[in-house]
Amino acid sequence: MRKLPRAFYDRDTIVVARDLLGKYLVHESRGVERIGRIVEVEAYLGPHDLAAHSARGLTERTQVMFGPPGHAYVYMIYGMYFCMNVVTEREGHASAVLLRALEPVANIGERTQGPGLLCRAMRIDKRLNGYDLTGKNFYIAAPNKSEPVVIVKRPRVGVDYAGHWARRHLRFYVKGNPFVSKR
DNA sequence: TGCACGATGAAC
DNA sequence: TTCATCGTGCAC
Repeated sequence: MRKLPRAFYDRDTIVVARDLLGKYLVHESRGVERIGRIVEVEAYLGPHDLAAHSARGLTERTQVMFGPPGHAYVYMIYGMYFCMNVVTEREGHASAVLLRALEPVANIGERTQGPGLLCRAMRIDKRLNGYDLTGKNFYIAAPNKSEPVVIVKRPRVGVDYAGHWARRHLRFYVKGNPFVSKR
């Protein structure tokens, strides 16, 4: 596998989102290396995107989104789940890609369809917020062999409050993959 | 200092 | 459609 370099993340957020499909998310914790193939993502385009957390400006929670690309933005949602994003584009742009579903590859014993379940199965929690994904133990890599994927575009999930931004097709998933979340 | 609510998931 | 469960953001 080839670990993705910072330059991968320092590009247009929609391009990064689509390009993340088929890549491998890797997390080693307590001596266990868990690997999942990314099959569903959503793009959040920055402070002007009313569905993005960064739309409310720089806060303690969202500071990682405003930071340099290639870092993990992990936050708690509904008091019981975590969601993981990868920060994209230049520092200050405050855009990110939410990882919504994985296809299990190695050492995953729980369901991974949906952002909350994905984090639970991969043992991702808030301790990893701000983690540099170009480092060790927690990163994204391109597999040695990857099948070309057909990408489906849909509106994002759970952002109906965001006006016209809610209608944009910024959710991307691998067509026909059984691990894509049901919505 | 208080409180409404959410980029969810599961049960009913 | 309802509920579990709590950190965040903003009102007061």
